[in-house]
Amino acid sequence: MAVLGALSIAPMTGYAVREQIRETLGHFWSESFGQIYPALAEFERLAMIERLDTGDSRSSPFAITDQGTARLRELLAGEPQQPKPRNGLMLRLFFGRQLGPEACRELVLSARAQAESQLAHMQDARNDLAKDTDLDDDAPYILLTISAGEHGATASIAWADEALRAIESLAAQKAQPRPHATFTEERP
Amino acid sequence: MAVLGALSIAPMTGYAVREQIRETLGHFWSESFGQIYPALAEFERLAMIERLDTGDSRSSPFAITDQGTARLRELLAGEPQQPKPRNGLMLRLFFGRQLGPEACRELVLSARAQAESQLAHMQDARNDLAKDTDLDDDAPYILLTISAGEHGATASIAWADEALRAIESLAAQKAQPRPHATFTEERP
DNA sequence: CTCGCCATGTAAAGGGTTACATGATTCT
DNA sequence: AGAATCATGTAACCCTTTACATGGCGAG
Repeated sequence: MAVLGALSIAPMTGYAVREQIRETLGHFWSESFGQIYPALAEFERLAMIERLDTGDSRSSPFAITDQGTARLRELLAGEPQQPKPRNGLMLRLFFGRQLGPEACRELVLSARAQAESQLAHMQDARNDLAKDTDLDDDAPYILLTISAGEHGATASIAWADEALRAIESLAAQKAQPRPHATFTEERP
Repeated sequence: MAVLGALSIAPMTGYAVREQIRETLGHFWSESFGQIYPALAEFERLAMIERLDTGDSRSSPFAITDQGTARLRELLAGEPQQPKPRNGLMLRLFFGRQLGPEACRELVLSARAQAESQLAHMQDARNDLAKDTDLDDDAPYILLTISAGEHGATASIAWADEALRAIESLAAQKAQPRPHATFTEERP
């Protein structure tokens, strides 16, 4: 789906397909050469894509055919099955007691930094999209995904800040565990 | 890591490990029997866990040993590598032009419903956690993950609402495409 | 008694990444 | 000339899920 989709935006080589997916879909999707080249071969066999004959010797990009577009629409129309979640950060925090507050703090800080960088990347993408007039037709849809990235990153940052406060109060509590609270309470 | 972590909270059978992971970590992690039982066998071989001898014939839960706890800490301390993202919803929206506004609207609506249900689930988890006094030590850390789930779900809902407005204006624009704009402009 | 759940496993198949091999072209 | 990048592939390996096989036990 990703490969056909990439070719539906512009003809390109397999190498370029991967670059495009990395650059524009990097936060939502990824494909490796081991997937892309066999897929291209299969699609060509099924006449869903065809090699363009440019005068250029070194590059012969693929273009999507009508059959390919039809197949892409079919695939897009299928139910999106979300893969089993595997969030290493959350797994570690869940068992954070074994790790201790300091290590957890590091984890959250690093997650915050990542979210911050994702946010910046999304804003770059927004600017690039505005400039690229070739993408006018796709732009409204691509904007939806950029907006999702922004919302997600912003939420991560807000969560991280909240979590950092919680962890600090946790560490403080541990270092100085309610000095004689029960005793003072018992004093009349 | 997930299996040792589960056993670090309480001794339980392999079956129960899976139930626990599904119920409490479901939004962040998942394991199948095909992973859990071989892992348990290996851990037992390495003396990281041991079978408890309850009088009960049908259930002999595993308990984590000191070596197991040490290994768990080692694993938790490792860098969390986030897996390659695979977000079917975003992939579809990115190529949404091929799908059309209506289908995209359905996708976003369904995502919104999912986020709504996740939010409810997180609030349940919060309540359950407050009740369960066995988890007092782990609770502060578990709360971090619950909070992350809430932030994420809330962000998804906000994004979905924004996206729905964008899609509607897109559909309206398509249905009624600027009637004769260029002609009227050219008239003196 | 039978159905469904608890419980334990295993083998096959699928999906995917990594690493390697190869060569042309372009840049320095 | 040498390094980096573009470009295409492939094979091994790894992780994981799925499906099946098996059996004890409790409830209706």
